[in-house]
Amino acid sequence: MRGDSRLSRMLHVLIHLERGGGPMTSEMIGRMLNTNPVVVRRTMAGLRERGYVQSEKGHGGGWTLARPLDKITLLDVYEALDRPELFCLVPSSDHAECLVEIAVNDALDKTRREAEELLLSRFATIRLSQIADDFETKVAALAR
Amino acid sequence: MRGDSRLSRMLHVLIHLERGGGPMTSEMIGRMLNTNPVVVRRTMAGLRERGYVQSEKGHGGGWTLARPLDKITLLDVYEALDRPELFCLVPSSDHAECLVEIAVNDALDKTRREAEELLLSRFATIRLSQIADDFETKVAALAR
DNA sequence: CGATCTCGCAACAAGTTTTGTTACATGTCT
DNA sequence: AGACATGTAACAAAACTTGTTGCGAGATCG
Repeated sequence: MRGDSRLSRMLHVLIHLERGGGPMTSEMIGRMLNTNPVVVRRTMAGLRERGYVQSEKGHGGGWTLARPLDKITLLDVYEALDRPELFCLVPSSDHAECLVEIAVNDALDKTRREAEELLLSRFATIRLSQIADDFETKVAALAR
Repeated sequence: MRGDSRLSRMLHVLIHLERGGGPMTSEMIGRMLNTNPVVVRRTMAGLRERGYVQSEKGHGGGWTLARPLDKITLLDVYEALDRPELFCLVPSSDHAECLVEIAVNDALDKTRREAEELLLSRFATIRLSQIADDFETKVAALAR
């Protein structure tokens, strides 16, 4: 499996949490994501620590939203996952003292930082409620 | 080893090729990159196919630039490496039929495409000769 | 012409990272 | 008490990239 789909998966879960009637157990979520409950708990731990979801033990327990989707941005979720790497292309560090290598990495880093700034600033403006609304629109279009 | 440093490494090599007097063997390049000759040949094969470098066998053989650095852009090298993945964050495909998942992936894809366009358009404007010039500037600064 | 050098390529080994799994402890509800 | 459900640590498995070995072919030198 190449690439990190945790961000996408967590958004998926959060929107389902809002729509579903009650708490979802890790096992239900695991089935939804084609994975297993422990992986779900592991991944969602960061969201719990930051107060976006909460988890309850025992009968009727499971995961619930701890704040409405319009109070959570894509950036929030990204950070709750501990800011995973955005880019696959990384600088080489074969001969850190080589000035050619330094010049190359400076050039690459400059464009990387630009792209990172663009991505994160976009993330900050996107609320999960907007994505949920997009979903509603799709459903309405299908119903017609 | 996480991440792909081939782009950085190939830029490094190309600039050294221009500066070095004659051809560089895969073994010399391998020592420079802290890797071995086969990996060098494997990685540089794409550059040869596109005519940015050429390789000669036998005594005095090795790799040489096939065109000047101001005729090669960062995008050219990126494409010669078969356009490796730029982003680590990928869409999930757990339940391709789930409209929530589709809405999530659409949202992520939109920002991803923006960032990709930014990166590749920057790549297209950066000539390797510019990076080599940056290097010269660094050297001059040190010499003072 | 033979020796040496060098690349080309395929097949395999090793290493790394992520994900999946098992096991057990803790807390909660009926 | 018993059934649920999460929390966490330790371990196993899978996937992917890089590294390595081996052999073949072409080029140069003496």
